[in-house]
Amino acid sequence: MATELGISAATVSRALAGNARISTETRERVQTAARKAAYVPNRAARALVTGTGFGFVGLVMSDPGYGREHSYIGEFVQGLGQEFSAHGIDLFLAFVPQDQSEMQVISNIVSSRRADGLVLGRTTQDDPRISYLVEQRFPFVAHGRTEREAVPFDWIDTDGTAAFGEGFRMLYKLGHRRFGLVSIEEPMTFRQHRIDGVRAAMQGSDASLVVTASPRYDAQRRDAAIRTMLAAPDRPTAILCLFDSLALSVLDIAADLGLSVPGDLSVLGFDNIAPAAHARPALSTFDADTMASARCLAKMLLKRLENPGAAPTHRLIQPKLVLRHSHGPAPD
Amino acid sequence: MATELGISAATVSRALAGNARISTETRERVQTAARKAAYVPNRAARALVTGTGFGFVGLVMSDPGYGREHSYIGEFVQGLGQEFSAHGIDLFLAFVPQDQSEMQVISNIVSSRRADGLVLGRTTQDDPRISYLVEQRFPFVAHGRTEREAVPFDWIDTDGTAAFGEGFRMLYKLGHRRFGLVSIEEPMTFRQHRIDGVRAAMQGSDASLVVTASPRYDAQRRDAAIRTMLAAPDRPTAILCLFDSLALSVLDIAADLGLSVPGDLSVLGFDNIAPAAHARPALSTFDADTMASARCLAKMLLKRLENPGAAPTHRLIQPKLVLRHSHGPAPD
DNA sequence: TGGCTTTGTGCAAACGCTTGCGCAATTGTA
DNA sequence: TACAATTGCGCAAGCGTTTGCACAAAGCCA
Repeated sequence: MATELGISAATVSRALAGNARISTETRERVQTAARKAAYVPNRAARALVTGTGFGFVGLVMSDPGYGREHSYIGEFVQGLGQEFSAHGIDLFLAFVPQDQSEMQVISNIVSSRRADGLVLGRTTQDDPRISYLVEQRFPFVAHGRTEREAVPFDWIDTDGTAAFGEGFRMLYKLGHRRFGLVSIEEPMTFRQHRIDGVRAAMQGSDASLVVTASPRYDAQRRDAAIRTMLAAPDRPTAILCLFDSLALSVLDIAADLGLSVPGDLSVLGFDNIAPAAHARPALSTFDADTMASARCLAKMLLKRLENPGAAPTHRLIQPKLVLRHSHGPAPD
Repeated sequence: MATELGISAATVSRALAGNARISTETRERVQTAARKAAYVPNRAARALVTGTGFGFVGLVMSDPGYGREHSYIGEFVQGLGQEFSAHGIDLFLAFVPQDQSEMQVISNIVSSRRADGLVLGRTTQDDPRISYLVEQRFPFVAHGRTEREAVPFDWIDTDGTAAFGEGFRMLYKLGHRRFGLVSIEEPMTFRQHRIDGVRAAMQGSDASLVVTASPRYDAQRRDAAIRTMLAAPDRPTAILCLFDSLALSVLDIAADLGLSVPGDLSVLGFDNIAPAAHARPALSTFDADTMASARCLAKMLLKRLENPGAAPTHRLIQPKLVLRHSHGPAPD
């Protein structure tokens, strides 16, 4: 500590904090001294006395499929990290070990005060994490809503309802009438929104819809479900997929079955992950600009940390349809 | 704190630490009390007195291309995170802002003692980060070697030399004689190793090699360079790419030029990123099991933290060739 | 039984900051 | 000029641990 330029530690602290009664002369003296001594205040000491954290926020990573397929997480993390690091905050990844529940991990973080705030990945319906964190008055933001919860919190979400409605209408205009929807079993909020989008859009039309769902990370059951759908005699001519990795499987299985895409089958994904552009045919999908969402989410949390009492804010992102080559007019 | 069961804080501390002279009776009393009070020691206080960090290790993320294309980073992070979190350590991502150098970020971390240790991504030749950290006696491990450095440190690397030698020989056996190598301009150690692998393998053979390089994240110049290579009259019939994203570009450009892969052109990548499997033709490439490497790297750092004085350890991973459909016999 | 070692526990200092309070110097007001 | 208000700074307490040291109790050996 730079007490050794004739002034007390208290003054140094205040000069660097910048909010207290300090003569401008002293302040500048301290600041230049600190700069050239490369002085970095000890976070432990600061945290101890203020009762705050160390300048870390956590991203809870319970997603076992984080690895290969889900490159969207990469962008998400990058967006968050860039924004936080610009504000002197570090982002840490709170992985959930197999032998622990996500709630255990979260409550451990809360009670150890390891993090100043938390970012929650995709929400589920009736998400217990949210009620817990609200109750604990712990600062957090979530990627995804939960209408069921009465409690208010900060979130950002992509408008899957609008997107899937738009996707349906586009395909309908192309002449498609038999639709398929490849979904998952888990009660994620985004699943419901996206399905709702399709159902709402097909309201009153002469289109039919068959939905298939499998556990989120069970590739085998997923492929079996898709295969069943594509092998049926009255198979759909247009398939909407909850997200891109499902769509890529559809593409693979269609090729395997000798179905031409987009000749026999139109396929639409969601997320615009990296492989989507390189698939053959290149996948038509929705891009929600994950990185921008992440940055926005980070800003929200930053604001929340500054002002814990403020009213929660929300934001709904409109994904953009990126037209590639996996869709076309209905056959016949 | 559970001082309120009649004993001193010192005793509680020792009972939980488990290494000191404590009667088994007291120890158990403390432990059960701590467990049911969900007591978590204050990390700030502990860090302050012990002079250690808060139980965080940092992964320095300077890679601007972290996002979409480089899904290998996702696996890397996941591997590290799983291993660390099993040991009560959290992984944080130290992003390097545009207006700062990686060295600034690292030295800031070191002096603020924000991290207990550091993981360095792909190394360059004469990597200044390494000499700095060694000099500071700061615990770290690196993904990649640097032969130039005399100083010893813990690293793990993939044997690109062996892999590219193997790749060359396989293609040579398939009749290819005119080879291309798509490289980058940056002096990463892995670049040199991989190029060396090809050169060593073609030693004394009748094969020719043309190398092209472009800045790592400049898609435009990369594509131009590849296009030039493929449009040349005596273009190569077999192309080795330093990593998969380059190979995917080659595939795209070949298609654009009307070259059939693998009919006219064989293409080999490296990394086995997600899009590789979904490309058409599916990309033949090398898989180095990034996640396993990451876990191993995490274990190394954990050991280093336990025993800072131990002799450094290394490990060289042999990548496995995954044969898909982007390679075949030479044309003619 | 007396001294010596071992064992279990508490006391208190220290870690490096932040912050309430008090005091001196300065400035403002009548 | 006298007194109040304001400004700038230091003093010291305290944040929740860890750990060296002291000390009492218990165990050991002769």
